[in-house]
Amino acid sequence: MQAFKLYTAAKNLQSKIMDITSIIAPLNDAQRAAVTAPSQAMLVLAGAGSGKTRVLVHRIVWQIQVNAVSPQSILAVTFTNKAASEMRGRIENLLDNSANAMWIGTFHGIAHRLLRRHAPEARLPKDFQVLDSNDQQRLIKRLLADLKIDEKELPAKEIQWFINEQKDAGLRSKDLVNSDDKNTIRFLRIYREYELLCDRSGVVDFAELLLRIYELLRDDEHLRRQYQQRFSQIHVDEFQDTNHIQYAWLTLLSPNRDNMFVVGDDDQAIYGWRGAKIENIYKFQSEYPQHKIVKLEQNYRSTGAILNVANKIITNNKGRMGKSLWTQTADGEKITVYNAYNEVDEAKYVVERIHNWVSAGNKRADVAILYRSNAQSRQFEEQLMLTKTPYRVYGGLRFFDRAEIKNALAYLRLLANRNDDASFDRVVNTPTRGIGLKTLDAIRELAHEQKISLWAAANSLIERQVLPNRAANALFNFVNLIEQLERKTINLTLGQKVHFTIEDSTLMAFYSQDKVEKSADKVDNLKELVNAANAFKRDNSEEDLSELTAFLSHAALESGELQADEFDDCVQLMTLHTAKGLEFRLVFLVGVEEGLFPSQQSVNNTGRLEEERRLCYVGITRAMEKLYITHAESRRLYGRETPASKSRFLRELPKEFLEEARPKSDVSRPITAKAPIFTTSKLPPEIKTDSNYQKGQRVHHATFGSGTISSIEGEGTKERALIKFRDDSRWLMTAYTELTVL
DNA sequence: AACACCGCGTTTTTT
DNA sequence: ACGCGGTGTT
Repeated sequence: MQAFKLYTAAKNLQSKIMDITSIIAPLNDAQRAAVTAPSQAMLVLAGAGSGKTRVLVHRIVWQIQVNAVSPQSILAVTFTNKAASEMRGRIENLLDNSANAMWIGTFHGIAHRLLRRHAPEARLPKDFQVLDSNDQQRLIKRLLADLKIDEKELPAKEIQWFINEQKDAGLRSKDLVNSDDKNTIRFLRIYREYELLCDRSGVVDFAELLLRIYELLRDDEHLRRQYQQRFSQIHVDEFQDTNHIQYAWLTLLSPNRDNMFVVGDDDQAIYGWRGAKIENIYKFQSEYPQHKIVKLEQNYRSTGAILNVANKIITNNKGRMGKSLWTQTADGEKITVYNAYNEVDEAKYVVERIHNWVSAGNKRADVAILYRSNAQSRQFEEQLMLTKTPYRVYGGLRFFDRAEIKNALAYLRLLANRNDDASFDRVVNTPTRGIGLKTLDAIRELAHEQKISLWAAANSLIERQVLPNRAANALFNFVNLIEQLERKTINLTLGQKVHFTIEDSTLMAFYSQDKVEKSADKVDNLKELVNAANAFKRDNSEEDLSELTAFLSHAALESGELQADEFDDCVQLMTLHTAKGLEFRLVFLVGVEEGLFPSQQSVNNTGRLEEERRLCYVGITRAMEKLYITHAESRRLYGRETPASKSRFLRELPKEFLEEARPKSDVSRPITAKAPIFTTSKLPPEIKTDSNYQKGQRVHHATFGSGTISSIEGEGTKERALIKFRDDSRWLMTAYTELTVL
């Protein structure tokens, strides 16, 4: 026995040595310093492409294999489910073992898990449900109607924003002092009513998950101690994106402040507008005096040219923590800047480059078109469609956000919890079953008066027989439908439950009676929901939950996970925000114009402008091999042709790494009001056979003012001139531009 | 209950 | 331009 023990110990030791090599060998000096640092307050400033996730993953494995930290003691928090599952996958890979025992998840996911475990202590019903922001808004709308508040005066959106902002700051309605301002008083009243309504319905919104768990840990010393002891190593990804309440609950979990390993990049903080506090990085340093900082500055992603340009632009921001990326890679190709006539020309140019790229044997999936706002995708989609190029636009409606899916889920939620007013409201008359506004008003009135749920109010109205016959029947049918459904499916599997729900609710029949083409998709989506339910497995941590409750929480918290087509070879179209964390060999940064990027709303505010600049930095650093930046002279915006000028960000880039794209010889004619319409002749008449302009001439333009022609090319309708105006040089089509020779 | 019309706003997004 | 939500019509 003794010998056996010794043998295994030796074997463990040997494998440990091998593991250590595999943990630290692939790291550079800075990364290794971070990974092997003793347990303490650690701040890793990780530049774009510097191996941030790698450091987190290796750090966790290091703690387990070298410092014998129990996997149960590991907490790792991210912002997206995608980041969490990637981290888990990579840890499992390196460990060659399951990481199930570790708590790796999003802030919301982990808060949710804790609340499930301690629902009674948090004064929540065991089967509480999670409201997504859509549900939240509907609930607020209903509340406003109940309170007889005109939505035109106080839009639900504003209320929602206010409530979430308070919760993110850790404030309950009772913590807010009543002010004299009439509007503030109203906001507070609605906030209070909203809290009551949520409690009564047994639902929590996203912000509530965080606030609730924060309060629980703050007020329950026993629980706090328990989790402080349990999570001996706390890891945080994208620390620059944490908000007040997230920081606060991290602090509760790490009282001695010697076990927090946070990774972030102040230069990539682009979510200030939704409450992220970049200051948390500074706060961390002042509140954790013993902290250690490691900067990861070697970039493994981009060429020298791309990195130089990125470094340069970000130096225009003040108050940075200071980081400068470098690479061993050669400079590579210069950044190509294309000055398009308009958004159509811009799209054509980009799609042409993509075709060249694909013709050279490269993959479409390695190409990304990045823009500031979603509306810009259209032109590119049109050109891609025209040339039959497969593409994928990110950021559309997600599976669990679709109306037909939300309807089905609302039925399921009502099955799980009759007090869920938001769900009752959603499906009581969907599909229509003759329950009209009058009946609904009566239900709401009674519910509001007696402070009971809509479900209870509906039943009360039926019992007391105060409704007109037709309405009473319709309402009874609905109530009966839910009760029957529950009885019928109580012992069936989750998949069968979902199946019978969409059948018996007549949702399936409703979408099947195909009136519009789109309803075929909806039928498919409903079927897909049954599939998803069949495939669904509870986490180990959710074993004492009903499968249905677990499934519904999953739908609210991980609504984006069900996305197909990931494996097709498609050009990727997305906003700059969506692109954060991703990389592509070939990147087109498009629409780089004043008013678009930076956006108009940001130009008068230094803080916002700097956030836009960080966004630009994020965009540039997505590119591995080659970056194109495009901007247009004129762009159709809100249905209006608007002149545009190149973005200040473009001017901030170092010229030595830029090259102007050669203008195309066969220029696309901009469609302007000035363009003559030919009805009789098929051939467009030559407007000018000989050029009216020449180099060096002074000309005047109505919008751009006076300038000098610095070059001319093309003939007739295709002639264009490069004119140097006061602020800017731009190519103009002489045939379609009103120019006065001075 | 289904459809037409009008007025309005219009960056970014995850959970 | 375009889509959404609210209002009015059939």
